[in-house]
Amino acid sequence: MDLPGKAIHGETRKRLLDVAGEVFAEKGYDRTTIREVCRRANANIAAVNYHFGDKRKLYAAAFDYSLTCVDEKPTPASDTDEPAEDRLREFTRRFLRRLLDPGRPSWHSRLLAREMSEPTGALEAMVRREIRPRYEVLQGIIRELAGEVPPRVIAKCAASVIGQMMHYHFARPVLKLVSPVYGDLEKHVEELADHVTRFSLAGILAIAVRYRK
Amino acid sequence: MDLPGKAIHGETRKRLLDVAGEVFAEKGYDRTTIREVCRRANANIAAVNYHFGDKRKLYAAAFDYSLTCVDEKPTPASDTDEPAEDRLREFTRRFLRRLLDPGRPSWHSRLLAREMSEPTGALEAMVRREIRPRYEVLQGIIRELAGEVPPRVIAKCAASVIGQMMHYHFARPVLKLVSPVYGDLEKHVEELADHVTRFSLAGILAIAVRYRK
DNA sequence: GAACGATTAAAACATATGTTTGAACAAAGG
DNA sequence: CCTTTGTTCAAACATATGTTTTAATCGTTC
Repeated sequence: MDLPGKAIHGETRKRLLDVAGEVFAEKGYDRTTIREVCRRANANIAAVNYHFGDKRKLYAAAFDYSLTCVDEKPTPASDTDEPAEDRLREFTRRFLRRLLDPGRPSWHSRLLAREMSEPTGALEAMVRREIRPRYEVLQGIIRELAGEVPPRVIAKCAASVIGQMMHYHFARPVLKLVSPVYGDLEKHVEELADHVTRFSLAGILAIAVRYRK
Repeated sequence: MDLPGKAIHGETRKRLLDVAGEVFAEKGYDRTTIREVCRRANANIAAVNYHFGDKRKLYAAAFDYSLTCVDEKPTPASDTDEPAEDRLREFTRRFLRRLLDPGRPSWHSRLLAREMSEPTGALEAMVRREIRPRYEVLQGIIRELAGEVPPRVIAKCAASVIGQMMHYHFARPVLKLVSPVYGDLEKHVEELADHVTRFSLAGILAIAVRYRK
């Protein structure tokens, strides 16, 4: 059933997975119709129910699939050899690249971002497998920069770093309307990463001195 | 039907507006059903079409209504008497209060935030009437703090400030899962505002020195 | 209190969409 | 060739939901 001799007849299941992630990321769970997914995957409407059971299970599968797709080089930012500042820069660079770069496996992050604002239930698994690990890395970097401060303070700094970057994703349509300066974010990932890094570095240090002395 | 004696003749329109904004903010445009709005407003299903035409016009009306509801004391933060630092603190405090405080007129900000991630078309008017004005105020503050730097730099700093705060709204469910530290955000608005202010202040100054010298 | 316009109510209508069905079809093995 | 098993397809089904319709109701005016 699940592991048959082979996908004998066709590769419909895989095509569905690929397309589904893309569409779900683009339009959100509710606005995505099975019919559109199937059309874009050259599959029959019944294919979803045959291969996955129902729409929600398709979403779950696409989400899970998107998790396995990420080539997680274990985040070189965890090489504790380099100075924390460089690791922070590397962290933001990777984060923004994943978030803003268009193209194929990109819907993984967009799916993730969407789940944040409109949780469908896949959230918990996602937090466990995706978010918390990165969060730990970031916290490590911040802790090294800030020194001995309460965990709550570390957490707020982490939120400040992530928040700056997520904003470019969530508020993209607004940013474009509010000022022409924000056009073509994709082309300035490096510049944005640099800004976020410098901004945050100073922020973290400023917060730290309040709690250390 | 539900509340017989009450339901004064002619108040339905207002009740619909009140409830609609709340529900739209809570569930988003798609997930909101006319039937639920009407039920919660003690109105008949046909009331929406009678008073507003259709669902989209109801949304537009609720949105517009939410804009007029805001008691816009013209943001004391624009009293250019006070030092920029205090005005930044006042700005973030107000912003976060509006964003996180529960209770009635709060759905105004949540509606706004939702329109950011799932634009329905009301976005343009919103940007013009709501976002850009605040954005100008913030930019003024930042410009005063940073001195003579390119507009693009000001814009990125503004995005950093807003992003930090919006994050607490968008990622609330995730933050709760990722660390217990983030429970009960509503109760710590002042603390968060203080954090964002200090963090941003340092960030802005750090960015500024790169471009001034 | 009768008449009239504005409002509300209950039911019907139309459509979109997730889901199911049963037949057709392809590949593999006997 | 026939059967079996997994897959695809077109059509039907069920339900949710936005919209419309038609009659009843309320408030006002004469």
